[in-house]
Amino acid sequence: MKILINDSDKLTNSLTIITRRSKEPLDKCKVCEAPAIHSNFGVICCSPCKMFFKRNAELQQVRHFICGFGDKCEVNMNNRRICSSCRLTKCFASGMKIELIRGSRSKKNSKKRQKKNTITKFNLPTINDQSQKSSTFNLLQFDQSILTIEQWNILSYLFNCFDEQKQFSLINQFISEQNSLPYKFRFKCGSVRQLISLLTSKTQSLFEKNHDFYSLCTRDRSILLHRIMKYIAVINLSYIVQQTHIINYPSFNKILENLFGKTATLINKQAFTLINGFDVGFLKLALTIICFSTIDYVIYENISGANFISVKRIMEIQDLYIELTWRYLVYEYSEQKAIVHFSSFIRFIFAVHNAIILMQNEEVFTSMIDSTIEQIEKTLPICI
Amino acid sequence: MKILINDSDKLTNSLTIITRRSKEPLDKCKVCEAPAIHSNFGVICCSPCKMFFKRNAELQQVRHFICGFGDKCEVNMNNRRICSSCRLTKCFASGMKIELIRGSRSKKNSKKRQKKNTITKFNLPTINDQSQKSSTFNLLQFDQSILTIEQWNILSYLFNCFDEQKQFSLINQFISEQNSLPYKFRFKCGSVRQLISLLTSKTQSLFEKNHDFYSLCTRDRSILLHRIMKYIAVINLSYIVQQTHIINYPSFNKILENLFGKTATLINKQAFTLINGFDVGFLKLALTIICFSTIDYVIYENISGANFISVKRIMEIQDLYIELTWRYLVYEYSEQKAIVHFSSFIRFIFAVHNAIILMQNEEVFTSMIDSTIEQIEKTLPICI
DNA sequence: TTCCAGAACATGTTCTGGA
DNA sequence: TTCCAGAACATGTTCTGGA
Repeated sequence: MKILINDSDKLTNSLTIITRRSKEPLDKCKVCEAPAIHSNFGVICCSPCKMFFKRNAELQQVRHFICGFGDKCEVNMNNRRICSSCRLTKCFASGMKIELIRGSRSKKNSKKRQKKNTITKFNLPTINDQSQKSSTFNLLQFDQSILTIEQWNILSYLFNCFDEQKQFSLINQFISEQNSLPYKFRFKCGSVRQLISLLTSKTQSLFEKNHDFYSLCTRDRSILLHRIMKYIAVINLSYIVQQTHIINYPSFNKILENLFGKTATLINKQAFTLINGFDVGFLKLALTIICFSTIDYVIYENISGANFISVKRIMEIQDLYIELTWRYLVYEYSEQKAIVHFSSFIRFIFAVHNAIILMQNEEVFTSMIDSTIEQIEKTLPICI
Repeated sequence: MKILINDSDKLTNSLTIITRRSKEPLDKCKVCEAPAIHSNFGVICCSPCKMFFKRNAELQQVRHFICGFGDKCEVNMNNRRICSSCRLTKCFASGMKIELIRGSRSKKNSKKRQKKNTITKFNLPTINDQSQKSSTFNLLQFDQSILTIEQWNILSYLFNCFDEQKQFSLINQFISEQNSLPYKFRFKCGSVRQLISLLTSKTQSLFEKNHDFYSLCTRDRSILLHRIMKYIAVINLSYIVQQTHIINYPSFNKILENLFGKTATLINKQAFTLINGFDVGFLKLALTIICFSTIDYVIYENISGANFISVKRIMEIQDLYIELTWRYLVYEYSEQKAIVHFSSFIRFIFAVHNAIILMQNEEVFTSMIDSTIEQIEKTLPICI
């Protein structure tokens, strides 16, 4: 009887035996990279992903998963359950076929559906345009040491405070409505103005869902709102109209220029080139940082000169968010690139700042800001 | 606006904020050490363990989980779902209370149950006697690099080829039957012999469930069986009678001596002191290695001198198992102790070998071995 | 308001059976 | 015999509501 083995070909032996015995390693799941043996629904994948696809692929139209991280989640064995939206997308992308689900309605209806798709063609270049995407968004890789799990949790929670998807669909809806109108009735000033107000009101969730904002006293919240709402509104609007490409409609762009001033609109456009390559996660963090920013240079100001009751608390929160953002950037882009990006972010804020100075006399702008602030203050519970 | 922070009190800030926000780290689950917030069923534990306990605690009597690894599994966040038996045991051990499950029948029946327990007292010292246990059995810690996950899988699969629990309960059943008889009818030679045959036949699963044994050609399987069955039978029997303490019944011990010879029985007892501190996992591996052992010294042999068709294949399997066992020992006992244990194992085999030489003329022994071999050969499918 | 048992939902694993 | 869709079962997560 042999006692001990150390040479490497013994390992080969054991490996072949393993393979034979339990159909073990063979292949990787095309969705999450877990070990996989079989092909399921047309693609080699693990059985969790198989069942996930089976359970969700057909419901896609009905429950429509939404990604909270900009549709760029990496999907692997450890994080696959965190973002169902990206997981399902990857299932389809890897070639899994809904038709192979037994009793699949898609089998029968696939022809009907094709017809329906050919009708829906009034959309602009979509917001999922691949060329717009930044480098892979690795938010869900918990195994990186730059951020603790708790920090990832906060990040994820902050990302959920801002729902760009909702605004994207508002824009799409607006465009399809406009396209259904006779040509000369499209993109009228009033409807565009209404749309912009609606989009701006959607930034409310940045405050409403943010526990830290919530935790401030009423007075401090009010001062903050009055100082920063214009930044938030401008950045939000610029981001949404550029991501959805609605800005490329000449008539739409012209109305914007009329409403807010030609130069301001241009400056804003240029400002956005500074953070063009950034992902939506970074944008959300930038917005959140600005929510707790105490900048106060602009002349237009309802309660200018008012002092915060607890500026220390605001600074603490701001510090926390800046640290998170910084770590996030380092994590995502390597240290050097992170520095470049962060400084671009600072320059971006100054550029927006300049645009706001130009816009502060436009009634359309100020009244929109004021009404949004009023709305938010009404909604937030009073803090004693 | 501050840009970057590096000093450590900022981290403290963020930590307090985290705590406030999401009730995060606070405590550890007393069962699996995952982060935990609340107390559930009387013990601070995570919600998976809470639900696990809720779902299984009351069913304990009905479905009775069985541990395949000797009831010594460590339970942690990563392995908790592998062994339900040890997980549930740990739930109870950590203090989780079945009475706190709403609508728990145990609440109502707890008095009745206590009564029932006082009646069931005819058993011997139990097989779960703590003093018999070896050091903690860490089989389920996948994070150790000594064994790959594939190797752990094989280990676990090999462990399942031998069911000592079944034999333990056969012994317990036997003892309670004997205890219910009038004193002078207890532990008669015939019934003990029957029991021993039954126990020996239970070793069949070592071959029947082992794919590698299965994979050999019929002739090689037959030669192996004839050579090793006596070793397997003796080791199995010695292990079972000592673990269950039935060997401490003077009348039982005396019958054994009568059946197999006084010296052989004594040698066997002594042999077992060599591997006394070993866990059941090691014993299972030892048995498995012996199944593929080509030792052929004993005179009593039906087909002595026969040659294997593929001795190379047998050696390969043996190598694999020895490597596994070796790694397992290193993993469990540190390298130095592993060496001591492995050499004890070799000495143990030689001691058993000596006992077998003494027993080869005992008709009871040889006929039991022969009939077991015959039984196994009948059951195994023929290989071409 | 906080605690925590449980419901409802989501995900993962193992086994079966038809092609 | 092998492949693989699905059933049945097991486990994990999130939210609700009563004390």
